[in-house]
Amino acid sequence: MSIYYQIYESLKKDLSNNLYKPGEKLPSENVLSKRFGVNRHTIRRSLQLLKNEGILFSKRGSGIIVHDNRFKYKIGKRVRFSQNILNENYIPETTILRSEIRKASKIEAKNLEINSKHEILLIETIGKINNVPSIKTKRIISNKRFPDFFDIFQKQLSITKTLKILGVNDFFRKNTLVTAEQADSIQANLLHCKINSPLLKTTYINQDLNLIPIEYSQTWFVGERIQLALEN
Amino acid sequence: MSIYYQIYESLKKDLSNNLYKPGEKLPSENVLSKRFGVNRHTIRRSLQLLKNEGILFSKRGSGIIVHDNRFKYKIGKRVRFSQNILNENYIPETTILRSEIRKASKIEAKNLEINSKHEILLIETIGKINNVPSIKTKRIISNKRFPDFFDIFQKQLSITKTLKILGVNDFFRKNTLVTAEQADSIQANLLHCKINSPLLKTTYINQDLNLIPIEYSQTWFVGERIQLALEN
DNA sequence: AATTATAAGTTGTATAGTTGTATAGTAAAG
DNA sequence: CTTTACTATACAACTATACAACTTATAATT
Repeated sequence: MSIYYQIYESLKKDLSNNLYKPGEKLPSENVLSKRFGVNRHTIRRSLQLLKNEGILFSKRGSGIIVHDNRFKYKIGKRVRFSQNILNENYIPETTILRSEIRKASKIEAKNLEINSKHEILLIETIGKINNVPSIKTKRIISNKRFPDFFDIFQKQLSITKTLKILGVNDFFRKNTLVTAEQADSIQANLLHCKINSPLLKTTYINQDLNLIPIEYSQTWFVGERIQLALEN
Repeated sequence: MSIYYQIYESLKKDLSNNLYKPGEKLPSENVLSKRFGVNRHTIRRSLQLLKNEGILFSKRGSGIIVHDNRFKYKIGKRVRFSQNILNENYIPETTILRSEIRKASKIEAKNLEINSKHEILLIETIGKINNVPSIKTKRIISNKRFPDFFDIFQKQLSITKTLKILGVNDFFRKNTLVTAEQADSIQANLLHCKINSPLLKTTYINQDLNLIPIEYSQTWFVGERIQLALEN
């Protein structure tokens, strides 16, 4: 087999091993040609194959960059899971992990601006993009304000649709905190990632037009597949 | 007697008269075919005989290079590349293929007697003898212990000199393992040998006078040109 | 401190030359 | 008739070199 093809395979292996990470630059063509002991044109031919596959792209004068094919999840004033995915021409799907009705914790009550004696509804869901589970969400919703929420949500599998049925035509973010965590074995299993893989965690409140909190929630994103695009 | 064989003998005579010296290129096949007044394929047939004898080596796109066969590489308590070559009146040269700083693997950490969380410096080099690449080395060095190693090595291109600058005046082998491998196409290209040519591979640790490991390394020798002379 | 030159480094492109390989054909020898 | 030696041609793969177009970092200047 030709040399350029072997180098192509070697580089592809490095890329899949995350030696060169999405968004990062590859060593220059000159450096690579020295490393493999071939002429620059031979390297260029190997790189061309990877460019054709959409794995790499190059910018004259700048370098060769590993294409970042992580899903760009937009976080702005209005965050809508399904719409976010559909806008990028991917297929969204939501599955319910569990639900629970219990008394609010102090933090939950405070963030939902409800009495801590009130009950809340907890829903945990997995969000799939093109059938790949990549997003986990834990929602806390006032059960007093929305007693039928879960029944409707179970059929609709959409927060937006559920709220519309419940008479809330629009809602938006009060705030969003972004932190990082490591996946434990349970999360890794749920989210199809490795143990200790980095997860992006957002903690946020969605409120209605009257500025009353609707949900206090947390969402975990698999860092290897999703990047958060913050909008103003 | 056939023409190609006469040309073969003529070229062989030229080679033994040092008309073409090891490390140098022969005239191209086109030039030779015109000189001898034959078709290029006839010349190729003559050259093939010399390639089979290990005297010549050709590289597509580059030319035909003169090799000399058996270099005796001494492996004892102290192994010094450049000194080894100079002692046999050859010219040594070292070129860097690549370097990398990353976390130690388990094996590397164990052999260097460092914590596996520590970073290591990886350096890959090609060793040339009379301009013929024949030795490939992959070194693993503690980046914590020698943070400036690569900067110095890049200028010195000598382990001995680099270590001296870093305050290590002497070092010697803890052990050496010798195994055999086959050259893949990338290694073959780098080391000017044929695909599947046997390579001698040594795996070893160099330690300082306090018996602390300095480098955990592997060296590949082209078996057709280099023989290892083990000393006690 | 901000702006402008300068230099060095990167990818893109073009041209020419080298060896490797495949196919077809001719002539001579067995 | 088959094999061997040799020629002829063409193309693929790879090297070597040079320069253009462009980016980035650094130094110089204001």
